Amino acid sequence: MGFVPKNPQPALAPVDRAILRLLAQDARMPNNAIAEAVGIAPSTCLTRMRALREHGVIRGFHADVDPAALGLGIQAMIAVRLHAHTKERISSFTAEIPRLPGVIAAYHLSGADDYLLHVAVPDTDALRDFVLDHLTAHPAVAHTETSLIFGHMRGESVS
Amino acid sequence: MGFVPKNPQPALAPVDRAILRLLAQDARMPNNAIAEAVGIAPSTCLTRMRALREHGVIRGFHADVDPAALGLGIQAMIAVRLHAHTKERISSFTAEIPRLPGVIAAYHLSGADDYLLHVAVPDTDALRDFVLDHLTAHPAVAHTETSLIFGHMRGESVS
DNA sequence: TTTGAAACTGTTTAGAG
DNA sequence: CTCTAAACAGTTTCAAA
Repeated sequence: MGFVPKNPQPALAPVDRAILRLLAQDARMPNNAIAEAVGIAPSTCLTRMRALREHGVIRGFHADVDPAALGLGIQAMIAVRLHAHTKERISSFTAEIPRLPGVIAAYHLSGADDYLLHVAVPDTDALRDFVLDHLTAHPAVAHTETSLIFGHMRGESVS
Repeated sequence: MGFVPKNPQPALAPVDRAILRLLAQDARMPNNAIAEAVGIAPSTCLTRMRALREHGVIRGFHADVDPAALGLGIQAMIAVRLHAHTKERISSFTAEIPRLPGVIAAYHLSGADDYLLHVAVPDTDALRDFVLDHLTAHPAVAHTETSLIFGHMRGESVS
């Protein structure tokens, strides 16, 4: 086994990994607190954090807002299958996805389904309207399958 | 239509929605900058932010770290089907999920598949090992189906 | 609930090793 | 690449409205 080569990374210093772990846990942790926790000076910590941002290791800092508090009490995963792939149609579809109202994330997948859409909507009526108006009606879409999300949990490792 | 009632929320002030929108975009935005942007005093902004946290509207602040930079170059969605539901077995499975190495998120779904696991691993060998060691080997698991993630995009609306 | 003002804490730059 | 130290900026408390 092992047909695909390993993926060695340009090497990330242990200090940087520690900084990332802390920021992934609490993105509003003050720079000097991070510095103290990882054992470097605040100015050094700032330099490293900036480098991590500039090199794309840190993509951004986001508040995790409960969709239900915004009136979006229903979440769903929608598997989307596209018609035999015309690149233009597909790219028009993919370009529209992140702008659709209620889309939390979209995943481009291998396998039978082409896309997986994570959406949050106010109620089941809105879910039906979302699928009918934005997916079924789209010329690139061949088939969709919607599953309600009963609950979800963040992993303790990455992201 | 409309068999399921709408989901009216306890009402969230427009100021709070504005604060949430800014923090979802940039969780490290300074309190006084948020205050100015939404047109309130920094002290008021602080009070409201604290209330949003305490009421669970804001669940946390997280850095979005590129898994590839951590040597996790492969991401996948794994659909998991469990055996006819013994509550104890299921809860033992769900309790273990977030602790599994490489799990970014887990979704409990309606429909044919019970769970959807979003994972990040170093290579395809690690993916195979993850499925074999943690899923196939588990007594509660009846079936799994793995799809590679070619790419993903965050929505512009919530979360 | 809101605020301004003061006290406090954290950030950032500059310069040297 | 790291640090100390100083200047600067942001956070937080508090008393008043």
